[in-house]
Amino acid sequence: MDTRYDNPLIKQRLEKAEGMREEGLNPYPNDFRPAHTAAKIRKDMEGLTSEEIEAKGKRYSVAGRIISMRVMGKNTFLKLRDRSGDIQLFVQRDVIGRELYGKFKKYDMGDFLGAKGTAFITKTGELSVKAKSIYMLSKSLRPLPEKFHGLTDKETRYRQRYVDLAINPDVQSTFITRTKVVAFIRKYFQSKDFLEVETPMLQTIPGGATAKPFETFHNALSVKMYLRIAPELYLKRLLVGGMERVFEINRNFRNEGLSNQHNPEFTMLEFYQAYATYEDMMAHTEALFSKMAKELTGGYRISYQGEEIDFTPKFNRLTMQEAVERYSRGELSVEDTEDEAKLLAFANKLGIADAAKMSWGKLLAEVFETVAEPHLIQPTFITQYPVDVSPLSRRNEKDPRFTDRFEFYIAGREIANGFSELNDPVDQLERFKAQSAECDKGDEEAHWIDEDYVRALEYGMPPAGGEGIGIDRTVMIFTDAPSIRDVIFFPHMRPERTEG
RNA sequence: GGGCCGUUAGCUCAAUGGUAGAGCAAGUGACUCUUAAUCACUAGGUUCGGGGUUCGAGCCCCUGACGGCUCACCA
Repeated sequence: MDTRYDNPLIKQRLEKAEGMREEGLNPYPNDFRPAHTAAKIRKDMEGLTSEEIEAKGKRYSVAGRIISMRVMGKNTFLKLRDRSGDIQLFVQRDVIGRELYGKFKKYDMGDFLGAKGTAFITKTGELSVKAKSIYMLSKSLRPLPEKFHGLTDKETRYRQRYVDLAINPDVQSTFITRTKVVAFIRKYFQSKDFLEVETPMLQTIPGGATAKPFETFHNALSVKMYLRIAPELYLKRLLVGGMERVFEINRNFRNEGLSNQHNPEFTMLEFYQAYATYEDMMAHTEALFSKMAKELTGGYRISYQGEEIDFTPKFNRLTMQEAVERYSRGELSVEDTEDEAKLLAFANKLGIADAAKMSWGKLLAEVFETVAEPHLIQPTFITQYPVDVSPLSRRNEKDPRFTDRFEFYIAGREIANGFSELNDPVDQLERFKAQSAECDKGDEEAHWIDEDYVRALEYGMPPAGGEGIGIDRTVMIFTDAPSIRDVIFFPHMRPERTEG
Protein backbone atom coordinates (compact mmCIF):
# COMPACT_ATOMS: atom_id res chain seq x y z
CA MET A 1 0.00 0.00 0.00
CA ASP A 2 1.33 3.35 -0.98
CA THR A 3 0.97 5.79 1.88
CA ARG A 4 3.43 8.41 0.68
CA TYR A 5 0.74 10.84 -0.38
CA ASP A 6 -0.93 10.67 3.00
CA ASN A 7 1.59 13.28 4.04
CA PRO A 8 -0.21 16.58 3.50
CA LEU A 9 3.02 18.41 2.67
CA ILE A 10 3.74 16.01 -0.17
CA LYS A 11 0.13 16.00 -1.26
CA GLN A 12 0.06 19.79 -1.53
CA ARG A 13 3.10 19.81 -3.72
CA LEU A 14 1.79 17.02 -5.87
CA GLU A 15 -1.38 19.01 -6.35
CA LYS A 16 0.70 22.03 -7.42
CA ALA A 17 2.40 19.86 -10.03
CA GLU A 18 -0.95 18.52 -11.22
CA GLY A 19 -2.29 22.08 -11.33
CA MET A 20 0.53 23.00 -13.70
CA ARG A 21 -0.32 20.08 -15.96
CA GLU A 22 -3.96 21.15 -16.04
CA GLU A 23 -2.81 24.55 -17.30
CA GLY A 24 -0.80 22.85 -20.00
CA LEU A 25 2.54 23.36 -18.28
CA ASN A 26 5.04 20.57 -17.75
CA PRO A 27 6.35 20.48 -14.17
CA TYR A 28 9.31 18.43 -15.43
CA PRO A 29 10.48 20.00 -18.70
CA ASN A 30 13.96 19.55 -20.06
CA ASP A 31 14.43 22.40 -22.46
CA PHE A 32 16.20 25.03 -20.40
CA ARG A 33 19.95 25.33 -20.89
CA PRO A 34 21.69 27.51 -18.32
CA ALA A 35 24.65 29.28 -19.87
CA HIS A 36 26.21 30.42 -16.60
CA THR A 37 26.88 29.28 -13.07
CA ALA A 38 26.61 31.19 -9.83
CA ALA A 39 30.39 31.25 -9.57
CA LYS A 40 30.76 32.58 -13.13
CA ILE A 41 28.52 35.54 -12.36
CA ARG A 42 30.45 36.27 -9.20
CA LYS A 43 33.72 36.09 -11.06
CA ASP A 44 32.48 38.41 -13.82
CA MET A 45 31.36 41.04 -11.35
CA GLU A 46 34.12 40.75 -8.81
CA GLY A 47 35.31 44.13 -7.56
CA LEU A 48 32.87 46.14 -9.67
CA THR A 49 30.65 48.83 -8.23
CA SER A 50 26.90 48.67 -8.40
CA GLU A 51 26.88 51.24 -11.22
CA GLU A 52 29.51 49.40 -13.24
CA ILE A 53 27.60 46.15 -12.94
CA GLU A 54 24.32 47.67 -14.07
CA ALA A 55 26.07 49.50 -16.88
CA LYS A 56 27.40 46.20 -18.20
CA GLY A 57 23.86 44.91 -18.57
CA LYS A 58 25.07 41.41 -19.41
CA ARG A 59 22.32 38.83 -19.64
CA TYR A 60 22.76 35.66 -17.68
CA SER A 61 20.87 32.41 -17.60
CA VAL A 62 21.18 30.23 -14.52
CA ALA A 63 19.51 27.15 -13.10
CA GLY A 64 19.48 25.50 -9.70
CA ARG A 65 17.55 24.38 -6.69
CA ILE A 66 15.61 26.93 -4.64
CA ILE A 67 17.19 26.78 -1.19
CA SER A 68 15.48 29.79 0.32
CA MET A 69 12.63 32.03 -0.68
CA ARG A 70 11.39 35.28 0.77
CA VAL A 71 8.23 36.65 -0.75
CA MET A 72 7.77 40.35 0.03
CA GLY A 73 4.58 41.35 -1.69
CA LYS A 74 5.38 42.33 -5.25
CA ASN A 75 9.06 41.44 -4.83
CA THR A 76 10.63 38.11 -4.06
CA PHE A 77 14.17 37.17 -3.13
CA LEU A 78 15.24 33.60 -3.47
CA LYS A 79 18.48 31.74 -3.42
CA LEU A 80 19.36 29.34 -6.16
CA ARG A 81 22.04 26.70 -5.68
CA ASP A 82 23.94 25.17 -8.56
CA ARG A 83 27.10 23.07 -8.69
CA SER A 84 29.28 26.12 -8.24
CA GLY A 85 27.49 27.71 -5.29
CA ASP A 86 24.57 30.00 -4.55
CA ILE A 87 23.24 33.08 -6.29
CA GLN A 88 20.37 35.30 -5.22
CA LEU A 89 17.54 35.88 -7.63
CA PHE A 90 15.35 38.97 -7.49
CA VAL A 91 11.91 38.48 -8.99
CA GLN A 92 9.46 41.33 -9.41
CA ARG A 93 5.79 41.12 -10.30
CA ASP A 94 5.98 44.15 -12.55
CA VAL A 95 8.81 42.56 -14.55
CA ILE A 96 7.63 39.00 -15.04
CA GLY A 97 3.92 39.84 -15.12
CA ARG A 98 1.07 39.51 -12.69
CA GLU A 99 -0.10 36.10 -13.85
CA LEU A 100 3.26 34.36 -13.80
CA TYR A 101 4.18 36.02 -10.52
CA GLY A 102 1.04 34.64 -8.92
CA LYS A 103 2.07 31.11 -9.90
CA PHE A 104 5.68 31.72 -9.02
CA LYS A 105 4.78 32.66 -5.44
CA LYS A 106 3.57 29.09 -5.00
CA TYR A 107 6.89 27.59 -5.98
CA ASP A 108 8.49 25.68 -3.12
CA MET A 109 11.89 25.38 -1.60
CA GLY A 110 13.54 22.47 -3.30
CA ASP A 111 12.09 23.14 -6.74
CA PHE A 112 14.55 23.48 -9.59
CA LEU A 113 14.24 26.81 -11.30
CA GLY A 114 15.79 28.41 -14.36
CA ALA A 115 16.07 32.18 -14.77
CA LYS A 116 17.33 34.75 -17.24
CA GLY A 117 18.24 38.28 -16.31
CA THR A 118 20.92 40.82 -15.55
CA ALA A 119 23.19 41.18 -12.56
CA PHE A 120 22.90 43.90 -9.97
CA ILE A 121 23.76 44.58 -6.36
CA THR A 122 20.99 44.91 -3.80
CA LYS A 123 20.77 47.72 -1.28
CA THR A 124 22.20 45.39 1.31
CA GLY A 125 25.12 44.60 -0.95
CA GLU A 126 24.38 41.17 -2.32
CA LEU A 127 25.16 40.35 -5.92
CA SER A 128 21.94 39.09 -7.46
CA VAL A 129 20.25 38.35 -10.75
CA LYS A 130 17.24 40.47 -11.62
CA ALA A 131 15.00 37.95 -13.32
CA LYS A 132 13.43 38.90 -16.65
CA SER A 133 11.99 35.42 -17.01
CA ILE A 134 11.73 32.32 -14.86
CA TYR A 135 11.10 28.66 -15.66
CA MET A 136 10.00 25.78 -13.45
CA LEU A 137 12.46 22.98 -14.28
CA SER A 138 11.57 20.27 -11.79
CA LYS A 139 8.91 20.19 -9.12
CA SER A 140 10.05 18.94 -5.73
CA LEU A 141 7.44 16.91 -3.86
CA ARG A 142 9.23 16.38 -0.57
CA PRO A 143 9.99 19.23 1.79
CA LEU A 144 13.69 19.79 2.42
CA PRO A 145 14.98 20.02 5.98
CA GLU A 146 14.91 23.30 7.79
CA LYS A 147 17.20 26.03 6.49
CA PHE A 148 18.86 27.04 9.74
CA HIS A 149 19.79 23.80 11.49
CA GLY A 150 19.81 21.81 8.28
CA LEU A 151 19.86 18.06 8.43
CA THR A 152 21.85 16.84 11.43
CA ASP A 153 20.50 13.37 12.07
CA LYS A 154 23.40 11.16 11.03
CA GLU A 155 21.30 8.21 10.08
CA THR A 156 19.24 10.27 7.66
CA ARG A 157 22.35 12.03 6.36
CA TYR A 158 23.96 8.71 5.44
CA ARG A 159 20.85 6.94 4.22
CA GLN A 160 19.58 9.91 2.20
CA ARG A 161 22.89 11.36 1.17
CA TYR A 162 21.15 13.21 -1.66
CA VAL A 163 19.43 15.41 0.91
CA ASP A 164 22.64 15.86 2.88
CA LEU A 165 24.46 16.91 -0.31
CA ALA A 166 21.65 19.18 -1.41
CA ILE A 167 21.51 21.31 1.70
CA ASN A 168 24.63 20.88 3.84
CA PRO A 169 27.26 22.88 1.96
CA ASP A 170 30.35 21.24 3.51
CA VAL A 171 29.32 17.81 2.32
CA GLN A 172 29.90 18.53 -1.34
CA SER A 173 33.24 20.11 -0.61
CA THR A 174 34.35 17.00 1.28
CA PHE A 175 33.59 14.84 -1.72
CA ILE A 176 35.18 17.32 -4.09
CA THR A 177 38.34 17.02 -1.99
CA ARG A 178 38.06 13.26 -2.26
CA THR A 179 38.03 13.53 -6.04
CA LYS A 180 41.02 15.87 -5.92
CA VAL A 181 42.97 13.44 -3.76
CA VAL A 182 42.40 10.63 -6.24
CA ALA A 183 43.20 12.89 -9.18
CA PHE A 184 46.40 14.04 -7.52
CA ILE A 185 47.50 10.47 -6.86
CA ARG A 186 46.91 9.52 -10.49
CA LYS A 187 48.86 12.52 -11.67
CA TYR A 188 51.72 11.71 -9.31
CA PHE A 189 52.14 8.11 -10.40
CA GLN A 190 51.64 8.86 -14.07
CA SER A 191 54.41 11.43 -13.78
CA LYS A 192 56.67 8.70 -12.37
CA ASP A 193 56.01 6.46 -15.37
CA PHE A 194 53.58 4.14 -13.58
CA LEU A 195 50.77 2.53 -15.55
CA GLU A 196 47.26 2.44 -14.10
CA VAL A 197 45.77 -1.05 -14.35
CA GLU A 198 42.75 -3.04 -13.21
CA THR A 199 42.87 -6.55 -11.81
CA PRO A 200 40.10 -8.95 -10.75
CA MET A 201 37.64 -8.06 -8.03
CA LEU A 202 36.17 -11.57 -8.22
CA GLN A 203 38.79 -14.06 -7.18
CA THR A 204 38.82 -17.78 -6.46
CA ILE A 205 41.57 -17.41 -3.88
CA PRO A 206 41.25 -14.18 -1.90
CA GLY A 207 44.82 -13.14 -1.21
CA GLY A 208 47.19 -10.28 -0.59
CA ALA A 209 45.95 -9.52 2.92
CA THR A 210 44.74 -11.20 6.04
CA ALA A 211 40.98 -10.67 6.23
CA LYS A 212 37.66 -12.45 5.94
CA PRO A 213 36.28 -12.25 2.41
CA PHE A 214 32.75 -11.91 1.07
CA GLU A 215 31.67 -15.07 -0.69
CA THR A 216 29.72 -15.37 -3.90
CA PHE A 217 29.11 -17.87 -6.64
CA HIS A 218 29.61 -17.85 -10.36
CA ASN A 219 26.79 -19.83 -11.93
CA ALA A 220 28.19 -20.53 -15.39
CA LEU A 221 31.58 -21.63 -14.11
CA SER A 222 29.96 -23.33 -11.14
CA VAL A 223 32.66 -22.06 -8.85
CA LYS A 224 32.76 -20.34 -5.51
CA MET A 225 34.26 -16.89 -5.75
CA TYR A 226 35.29 -14.19 -3.36
CA LEU A 227 35.26 -10.43 -3.56
CA ARG A 228 38.86 -9.40 -3.37
CA ILE A 229 40.42 -8.37 -0.09
CA ALA A 230 43.42 -6.91 -1.94
CA PRO A 231 44.77 -6.70 -5.51
CA GLU A 232 48.35 -7.38 -4.39
CA LEU A 233 49.00 -10.84 -5.79
CA TYR A 234 47.61 -9.90 -9.22
CA LEU A 235 49.62 -6.72 -9.42
CA LYS A 236 52.78 -8.68 -8.63
CA ARG A 237 51.89 -11.14 -11.36
CA LEU A 238 52.08 -8.11 -13.64
CA LEU A 239 55.62 -7.49 -12.37
CA VAL A 240 56.43 -11.06 -13.37
CA GLY A 241 55.07 -10.23 -16.80
CA GLY A 242 57.42 -7.30 -17.16
CA MET A 243 55.11 -4.44 -16.30
CA GLU A 244 57.64 -2.80 -14.07
CA ARG A 245 55.59 0.06 -12.65
CA VAL A 246 51.89 -0.38 -12.05
CA PHE A 247 49.24 1.07 -9.79
CA GLU A 248 45.58 0.42 -9.16
CA ILE A 249 43.00 2.53 -7.34
CA ASN A 250 39.98 0.42 -6.63
CA ARG A 251 37.68 -1.17 -4.12
CA ASN A 252 38.58 -3.89 -1.64
CA PHE A 253 35.97 -5.83 0.32
CA ARG A 254 36.42 -7.23 3.79
CA ASN A 255 33.72 -9.07 5.65
CA GLU A 256 34.48 -7.57 9.02
CA GLY A 257 33.07 -5.16 11.53
CA LEU A 258 32.13 -1.57 10.78
CA SER A 259 33.54 1.37 12.64
CA ASN A 260 34.56 4.98 12.24
CA GLN A 261 37.52 3.70 10.28
CA HIS A 262 36.12 0.61 8.58
CA ASN A 263 33.61 0.24 5.79
CA PRO A 264 33.03 -3.23 4.29
CA GLU A 265 34.11 -1.87 0.91
CA PHE A 266 36.88 0.67 0.84
CA THR A 267 39.18 2.18 -1.70
CA MET A 268 42.82 1.30 -1.82
CA LEU A 269 45.73 2.53 -3.86
CA GLU A 270 48.33 -0.13 -4.50
CA PHE A 271 51.50 0.48 -6.46
CA TYR A 272 54.48 -1.68 -7.37
CA GLN A 273 57.83 -0.69 -8.71
CA ALA A 274 60.53 -3.06 -9.98
CA TYR A 275 64.12 -2.51 -8.90
CA ALA A 276 62.98 -0.56 -5.86
CA THR A 277 62.89 -1.22 -2.13
CA TYR A 278 60.69 -0.24 0.76
CA GLU A 279 62.95 2.78 1.16
CA ASP A 280 61.85 3.98 -2.26
CA MET A 281 58.24 3.37 -1.25
CA MET A 282 58.69 5.56 1.80
CA ALA A 283 60.19 8.24 -0.43
CA HIS A 284 57.10 8.09 -2.68
CA THR A 285 54.85 8.27 0.35
CA GLU A 286 56.64 11.29 1.72
CA ALA A 287 56.58 13.07 -1.64
CA LEU A 288 52.96 12.16 -2.29
CA PHE A 289 51.60 13.32 1.06
CA SER A 290 53.64 16.47 1.38
CA LYS A 291 52.87 17.56 -2.19
CA MET A 292 49.24 16.68 -1.77
CA ALA A 293 49.00 18.76 1.41
CA LYS A 294 50.53 21.66 -0.44
CA GLU A 295 48.30 21.28 -3.47
CA LEU A 296 45.09 20.89 -1.47
CA THR A 297 45.68 23.44 1.27
CA GLY A 298 48.55 25.62 0.12
CA GLY A 299 50.77 24.57 3.01
CA TYR A 300 52.23 21.61 4.83
CA ARG A 301 50.25 21.99 8.03
CA ILE A 302 46.68 20.90 8.30
CA SER A 303 44.28 20.57 11.20
CA TYR A 304 42.71 17.22 11.94
CA GLN A 305 40.16 16.92 14.74
CA GLY A 306 41.88 19.65 16.70
CA GLU A 307 45.42 18.33 16.17
CA GLU A 308 47.90 20.01 13.89
CA ILE A 309 49.39 17.56 11.42
CA ASP A 310 52.63 18.67 9.81
CA PHE A 311 53.47 17.20 6.41
CA THR A 312 56.77 19.03 6.09
CA PRO A 313 59.34 16.45 4.95
CA LYS A 314 61.12 14.51 6.37
CA PHE A 315 58.56 12.44 8.20
CA ASN A 316 59.37 10.74 11.50
CA ARG A 317 60.85 7.28 11.29
CA LEU A 318 61.07 4.67 14.05
CA THR A 319 61.56 0.93 14.13
CA MET A 320 58.78 -0.98 15.78
CA GLN A 321 61.05 -1.73 18.73
CA GLU A 322 62.06 1.91 19.08
CA ALA A 323 58.44 2.95 19.04
CA VAL A 324 57.66 0.49 21.84
CA GLU A 325 60.54 1.84 23.89
CA ARG A 326 59.53 5.45 23.34
CA TYR A 327 55.83 5.12 24.00
CA SER A 328 56.19 2.74 26.92
CA ARG A 329 58.33 5.56 28.29
CA GLY A 330 61.29 3.27 28.52
CA GLU A 331 59.40 0.65 30.46
CA LEU A 332 60.20 -1.83 27.72
CA SER A 333 63.49 -0.95 26.07
CA VAL A 334 64.59 -2.15 22.65
CA GLU A 335 66.75 -4.76 24.40
CA ASP A 336 63.82 -5.88 26.56
CA THR A 337 61.73 -6.51 23.45
CA GLU A 338 64.36 -9.06 22.42
CA ASP A 339 63.66 -11.00 25.62
CA GLU A 340 60.56 -13.04 25.00
CA ALA A 341 59.79 -13.41 28.73
CA LYS A 342 59.96 -9.66 29.34
CA LEU A 343 57.89 -9.01 26.24
CA LEU A 344 55.25 -11.53 27.33
CA ALA A 345 55.12 -10.09 30.85
CA PHE A 346 54.59 -6.62 29.40
CA ALA A 347 51.92 -7.87 27.02
CA ASN A 348 50.07 -9.49 29.90
CA LYS A 349 50.31 -6.27 31.85
CA LEU A 350 48.69 -4.48 28.90
CA GLY A 351 45.91 -7.05 28.94
CA ILE A 352 46.59 -8.43 25.48
CA ALA A 353 44.40 -11.49 25.02
CA ASP A 354 46.00 -14.87 24.32
CA ALA A 355 49.46 -13.38 24.58
CA ALA A 356 50.95 -16.67 25.76
CA LYS A 357 49.97 -18.38 22.51
CA MET A 358 51.70 -15.81 20.32
CA SER A 359 55.04 -16.04 18.61
CA TRP A 360 57.66 -13.47 19.51
CA GLY A 361 57.03 -11.42 16.39
CA LYS A 362 53.27 -11.42 16.73
CA LEU A 363 53.65 -10.42 20.37
CA LEU A 364 55.93 -7.53 19.47
CA ALA A 365 53.45 -6.31 16.88
CA GLU A 366 50.57 -6.53 19.37
CA VAL A 367 52.50 -4.65 22.01
CA PHE A 368 53.42 -2.00 19.46
CA GLU A 369 49.81 -1.55 18.38
CA THR A 370 48.60 -1.20 21.95
CA VAL A 371 51.28 1.02 23.35
CA ALA A 372 52.54 3.11 20.43
CA GLU A 373 49.98 3.33 17.64
CA PRO A 374 47.59 5.83 19.28
CA HIS A 375 50.49 8.23 19.83
CA LEU A 376 51.61 8.37 16.22
CA ILE A 377 49.83 11.62 15.47
CA GLN A 378 52.39 13.21 13.16
CA PRO A 379 53.14 11.42 9.88
CA THR A 380 55.41 8.57 10.97
CA PHE A 381 56.98 5.55 9.32
CA ILE A 382 57.30 2.48 11.48
CA THR A 383 59.86 0.02 10.07
CA GLN A 384 61.19 -3.46 10.84
CA TYR A 385 58.08 -5.62 11.00
CA PRO A 386 58.49 -9.18 12.30
CA VAL A 387 58.44 -11.82 9.61
CA ASP A 388 55.60 -13.80 11.17
CA VAL A 389 53.12 -10.94 10.69
CA SER A 390 54.38 -10.20 7.19
CA PRO A 391 53.75 -13.17 4.91
CA LEU A 392 54.44 -11.30 1.67
CA SER A 393 57.41 -9.11 2.57
CA ARG A 394 61.07 -9.60 1.86
CA ARG A 395 63.25 -10.73 4.73
CA ASN A 396 65.79 -8.28 6.12
CA GLU A 397 69.25 -9.42 5.06
CA LYS A 398 70.95 -8.56 8.34
CA ASP A 399 68.26 -9.86 10.71
CA PRO A 400 66.03 -12.61 9.30
CA ARG A 401 63.50 -12.18 12.11
CA PHE A 402 62.39 -8.98 10.42
CA THR A 403 61.15 -7.92 7.03
CA ASP A 404 61.89 -4.81 5.01
CA ARG A 405 58.48 -3.45 5.67
CA PHE A 406 56.95 -0.27 7.02
CA GLU A 407 53.58 1.08 7.96
CA PHE A 408 52.70 4.73 7.72
CA TYR A 409 50.72 6.38 10.49
CA ILE A 410 48.85 9.66 10.75
CA ALA A 411 46.60 10.69 13.65
CA GLY A 412 47.15 7.35 15.36
CA ARG A 413 45.88 5.39 12.37
CA GLU A 414 47.44 3.12 9.87
CA ILE A 415 47.26 4.88 6.53
CA ALA A 416 49.66 2.83 4.42
CA ASN A 417 51.60 -0.41 4.39
CA GLY A 418 54.59 -1.03 2.16
CA PHE A 419 57.50 -3.35 1.76
CA SER A 420 60.23 -4.80 -0.34
CA GLU A 421 58.46 -7.64 -2.07
CA LEU A 422 59.27 -11.24 -1.40
CA ASN A 423 60.30 -12.69 -4.76
CA ASP A 424 61.92 -15.94 -3.59
CA PRO A 425 59.36 -18.57 -4.60
CA VAL A 426 60.69 -21.15 -2.16
CA ASP A 427 60.49 -18.80 0.81
CA GLN A 428 57.04 -17.65 -0.36
CA LEU A 429 55.72 -21.20 -0.50
CA GLU A 430 57.05 -21.90 2.99
CA ARG A 431 55.34 -18.81 4.35
CA PHE A 432 52.08 -19.74 2.66
CA LYS A 433 52.39 -23.16 4.30
CA ALA A 434 53.04 -21.59 7.68
CA GLN A 435 49.94 -19.43 7.21
CA SER A 436 48.00 -22.48 6.13
CA ALA A 437 48.95 -24.15 9.39
CA GLU A 438 47.58 -21.13 11.26
CA CYS A 439 44.44 -21.54 9.23
CA ASP A 440 44.13 -25.17 10.32
CA LYS A 441 44.52 -23.99 13.89
CA GLY A 442 41.43 -21.89 13.38
CA ASP A 443 42.76 -18.51 12.27
CA GLU A 444 40.08 -17.53 9.76
CA GLU A 445 42.16 -14.71 8.40
CA ALA A 446 45.39 -16.55 7.71
CA HIS A 447 46.61 -16.35 4.16
CA TRP A 448 45.59 -19.12 1.77
CA ILE A 449 48.10 -20.95 -0.40
CA ASP A 450 47.96 -19.47 -3.88
CA GLU A 451 49.68 -22.06 -6.07
CA ASP A 452 49.45 -20.00 -9.23
CA TYR A 453 51.07 -17.07 -7.49
CA VAL A 454 53.98 -19.29 -6.41
CA ARG A 455 54.22 -20.58 -9.98
CA ALA A 456 54.40 -17.00 -11.22
CA LEU A 457 57.25 -16.28 -8.81
CA GLU A 458 59.00 -19.39 -10.04
CA TYR A 459 59.21 -17.81 -13.48
CA GLY A 460 60.99 -14.95 -11.77
CA MET A 461 59.76 -11.63 -10.43
CA PRO A 462 62.10 -8.66 -10.52
CA PRO A 463 63.06 -7.32 -7.10
CA ALA A 464 60.46 -4.71 -6.27
CA GLY A 465 58.89 -2.48 -3.71
CA GLY A 466 55.14 -2.18 -3.24
CA GLU A 467 52.69 -0.30 -1.10
CA GLY A 468 49.01 0.08 -0.34
CA ILE A 469 47.50 3.38 0.78
CA GLY A 470 44.00 3.60 2.23
CA ILE A 471 42.26 6.29 0.21
CA ASP A 472 39.28 6.75 2.49
CA ARG A 473 41.48 7.31 5.52
CA THR A 474 43.69 9.67 3.58
CA VAL A 475 40.65 11.66 2.55
CA MET A 476 39.48 11.73 6.18
CA ILE A 477 42.74 13.40 7.17
CA PHE A 478 42.49 16.02 4.43
CA THR A 479 38.82 16.79 5.05
CA ASP A 480 38.96 16.76 8.85
CA ALA A 481 36.33 14.00 8.83
CA PRO A 482 35.86 12.11 12.11
CA SER A 483 34.28 9.08 10.45
CA ILE A 484 34.97 7.10 7.28
CA ARG A 485 31.23 7.39 6.64
CA ASP A 486 31.74 11.08 6.03
CA VAL A 487 34.01 10.42 3.05
CA ILE A 488 31.98 7.61 1.46
CA PHE A 489 28.85 8.72 -0.38
CA PHE A 490 26.75 5.75 0.63
CA PRO A 491 28.21 4.03 3.68
CA HIS A 492 26.78 0.62 4.40
CA MET A 493 24.03 0.24 6.98
CA ARG A 494 21.37 -2.23 7.81
CA PRO A 495 18.37 -1.94 5.49
CA GLU A 496 15.99 0.60 6.87
CA ARG A 497 12.76 -1.31 6.33
CA THR A 498 12.57 -4.80 7.66
CA GLU A 499 9.69 -6.49 5.91
CA GLY A 500 9.45 -10.27 5.99
C1' G B 1 29.57 -9.38 19.18
C1' G B 2 29.84 -6.31 24.36
C1' G B 3 28.76 -1.58 26.99
C1' C B 4 26.48 3.32 27.10
C1' C B 5 23.08 6.72 24.75
C1' G B 6 19.21 7.87 21.35
C1' U B 7 14.40 7.40 18.13
C1' U B 8 8.31 12.81 19.70
C1' A B 9 5.11 17.13 13.38
C1' G B 10 8.70 17.47 6.91
C1' C B 11 13.39 19.43 9.82
C1' U B 12 15.67 21.07 14.72
C1' C B 13 14.18 20.33 19.56
C1' A B 14 10.79 20.70 24.39
C1' A B 15 7.36 18.20 27.66
C1' U B 16 7.58 15.67 37.62
C1' G B 17 3.45 9.27 35.54
C1' G B 18 -1.93 13.59 34.73
C1' U B 19 -5.38 17.17 27.99
C1' A B 20 1.81 16.19 23.51
C1' G B 21 4.29 21.92 22.65
C1' A B 22 7.77 25.61 20.19
C1' G B 23 10.85 27.51 16.11
C1' C B 24 11.57 26.76 11.01
C1' A B 25 8.90 24.53 6.81
C1' A B 26 3.45 24.37 5.04
C1' G B 27 -1.71 26.93 4.06
C1' U B 28 -4.47 31.87 3.99
C1' G B 29 -3.79 37.13 4.22
C1' A B 30 -0.51 41.85 4.54
C1' C B 31 4.12 43.72 2.60
C1' U B 32 8.37 46.77 -3.97
C1' C B 33 15.63 45.53 -1.33
C1' U B 34 15.16 40.57 1.89
C1' U B 35 19.62 37.77 4.36
C1' A B 36 17.38 32.47 9.92
C1' A B 37 12.95 38.82 6.52
C1' U B 38 8.69 40.65 9.44
C1' C B 39 3.31 40.65 11.15
C1' A B 40 -1.64 38.09 11.76
C1' C B 41 -4.45 33.76 11.50
C1' U B 42 -4.82 28.30 10.28
C1' A B 43 -3.63 23.37 9.89
C1' G B 44 -0.27 19.57 11.05
C1' G B 45 1.06 13.61 15.78
C1' U B 46 -0.20 5.42 15.72
C1' U B 47 5.56 9.99 20.60
C1' C B 48 10.12 3.64 16.23
C1' G B 49 7.18 -1.54 16.63
C1' G B 50 5.07 -5.24 20.17
C1' G B 51 3.81 -6.55 25.16
C1' G B 52 3.34 -5.27 30.47
C1' U B 53 2.66 -2.24 35.22
C1' U B 54 -0.93 1.70 36.44
C1' C B 55 -7.23 4.77 37.49
C1' G B 56 -3.88 7.01 33.84
C1' A B 57 2.47 5.85 30.05
C1' G B 58 6.11 10.04 25.33
C1' C B 59 8.04 9.19 30.44
C1' C B 60 8.36 3.11 34.43
C1' C B 61 9.34 -2.49 33.15
C1' C B 62 10.13 -6.45 29.31
C1' U B 63 11.03 -7.35 24.17
C1' G B 64 12.16 -6.31 19.07
C1' A B 65 13.95 -2.78 14.98
C1' C B 66 17.23 1.02 13.48
C1' G B 67 21.09 4.49 14.55
C1' G B 68 25.16 7.14 17.28
C1' C B 69 29.41 6.78 20.45
C1' U B 70 32.76 3.28 22.39
C1' C B 71 35.42 -1.50 23.15
C1' A B 72 36.82 -5.94 20.55
C1' C B 73 38.48 -7.40 15.20
C1' C B 74 40.74 -5.11 11.10
C1' A B 75 43.11 -1.23 6.77
